[in-house]
Amino acid sequence: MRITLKDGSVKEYDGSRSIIQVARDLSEGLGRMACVGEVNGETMDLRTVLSQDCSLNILTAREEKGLAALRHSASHVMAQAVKRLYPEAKLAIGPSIADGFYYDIDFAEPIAAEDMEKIEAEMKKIVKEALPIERFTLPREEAIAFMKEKGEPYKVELIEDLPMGEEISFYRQGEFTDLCAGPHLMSTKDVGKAYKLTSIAGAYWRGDEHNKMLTRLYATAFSRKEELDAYLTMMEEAKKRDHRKLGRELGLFMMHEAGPGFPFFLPAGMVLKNTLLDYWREIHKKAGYVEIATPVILSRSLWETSGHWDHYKNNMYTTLIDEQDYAVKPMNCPGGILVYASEPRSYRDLPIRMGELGLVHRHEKSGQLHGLMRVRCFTQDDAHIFMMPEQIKEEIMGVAKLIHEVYTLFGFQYHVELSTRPEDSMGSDEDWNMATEGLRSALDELGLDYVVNEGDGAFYGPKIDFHLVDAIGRTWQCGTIQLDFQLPQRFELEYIGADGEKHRPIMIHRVAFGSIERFIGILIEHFAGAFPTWLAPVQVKVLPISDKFLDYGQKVKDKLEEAGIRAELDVRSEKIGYKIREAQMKKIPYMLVVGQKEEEEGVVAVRSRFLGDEGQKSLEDFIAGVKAEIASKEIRAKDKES
RNA sequence: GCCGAUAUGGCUCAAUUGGCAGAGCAGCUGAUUUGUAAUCAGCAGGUUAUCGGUUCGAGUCCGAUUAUCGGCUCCA
Repeated sequence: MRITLKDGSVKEYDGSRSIIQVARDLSEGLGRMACVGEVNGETMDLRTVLSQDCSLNILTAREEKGLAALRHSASHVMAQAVKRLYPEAKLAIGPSIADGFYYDIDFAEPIAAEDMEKIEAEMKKIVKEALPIERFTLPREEAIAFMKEKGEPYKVELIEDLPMGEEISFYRQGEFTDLCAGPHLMSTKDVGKAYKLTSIAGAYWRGDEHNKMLTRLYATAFSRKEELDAYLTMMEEAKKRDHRKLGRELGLFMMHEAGPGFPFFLPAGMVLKNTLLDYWREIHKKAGYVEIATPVILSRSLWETSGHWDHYKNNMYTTLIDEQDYAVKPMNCPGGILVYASEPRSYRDLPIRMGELGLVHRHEKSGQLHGLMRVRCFTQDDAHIFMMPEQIKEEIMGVAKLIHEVYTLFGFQYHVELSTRPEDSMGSDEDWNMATEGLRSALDELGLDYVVNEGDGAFYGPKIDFHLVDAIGRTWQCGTIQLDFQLPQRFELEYIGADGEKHRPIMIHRVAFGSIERFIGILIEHFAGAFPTWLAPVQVKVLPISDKFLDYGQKVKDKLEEAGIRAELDVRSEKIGYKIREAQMKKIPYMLVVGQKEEEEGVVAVRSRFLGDEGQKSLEDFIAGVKAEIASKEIRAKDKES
């Protein structure tokens, strides 16, 4: 599809991108769903626009700033409404965010969903009152006194943390005044009507779990009602591709109260998982990896050596057997290290790239479980690379390339973060600098964009994280590359150098998928369950018109299976429309309708899930086409669903 | 773990103020033999998440527990 933007530029999209991906791409940096289209002067939601290939009204940078101001002002209006309804409520912070805005408030009594309507109604009044929004400043001490008098302890704390010597700015609208850097609209009237409270949540004051939990009111606002409606529609659509819903509908996985956080893979999900693992093995073999498997349960002394017993025990499943403590592994590294250390290593052997599809268990706190995205037991597509210092950069680049290759194959967009030395860390400055520079220069050389998280690395080394996006815009860390000096030391790993002396290797921990479970979750949402043919649990479904053609259907199915294609035969005495409907809902890539005509001519009538009836083909041609599609891992999907 | 909400058949949802637990889809049986997104009829399916309390009587009210959902914190 072609999309003409407001500034005259044109963007082209092929059918492999879902509407949500297109929306995200178009509105990059603007707030995720901030685009709305126009058709013949009428504003329409993005879905309609894209189906008609017409022009899109994308926010310009200036409008984007305006949108932030609008939302920020809307957040003040919301706070004002709250103070009118609940005078004893204490205000914390209320910024604008990508999708709208929120305000953190310390309510005396918990508030419920019904209260949201009351607050919205009060906001409506405030907008109608058309209160002018005025900025003024106060010297620091006066500002603190002002907020103390108003009984706003959180605001006082905020002001106390502002840099010394600066005038503190406030914004006033009617009886309401808030500490704020601005900018804002001119009047509460300008907030308009296109806002909505979306949810109530809890949030720690200053994001610190030791602090009090406040109530966070989430809301969103747009300059036009159509944009708000488009956004709300988009969110509704996105929920339909929730991997938990699709996982059940497509028979991929299930959860059970008997094992909270421990996913059960169902037959179809297992086919998907195994196909991914086959692919993983193929590319890793090509990239010079060997594969190992290490035990799931190992003794306490090992975990003491690795440091996990001291630092990670709260998340580990432990058990006492024959008066000996054991732990179920939360990470694969100690196992991999034991393999490295099991024989003398020479510099000629390095780098050793040792892969392991390791099943790890971590006791995550109950509140953080989330479908397949956050579980207590998952398979890491782990690998540990043991190498010499001078090999760091090249190895990092190799891993980053591999991860890029994987994500690109699936059509994912991702972002990269580089995390540097935290305050509480081990090792010399020299090691840290070398490692961090190794990571940085590898990223630079590959031309990957990344953000730097100062001080966010692991205590044993800096790391690169790769983040993927789910259906409603949440991002999940998947791939990581972590440098580690710590474990080689703790385990006294060594290799014999060219000089005949013992040296200590450096180690990389890395995952590409991250966790297979999380990756599958992302994959389900990305394709809305309509997987590319190479991944689809059932690739072809044979649908006989009636029982009379079961024999021919069986022959067709046998031929497909002989060719290595995953095929099923629908043997029920149902009408063809019914069989098609069910195959469509299972999002099976190809349906082969076979009846009298097909049997007589020895052909098949091909129907694809996105394009519908594609007419008759000889079975040989069809098989050749599907085999080629599978081999190329092509994303043929015309994603009509989303 | 924290804040808030939710929990009725496999799934989606009903059940006035506390008064006989119901429907559609899926499943099973039978009939139908069908040409590109739902053929008809019948049958079966429930200790209303669990435990306790209030009441003549609880799906409904109260308490605890468990799980789930939206966030926060943490993380692959």
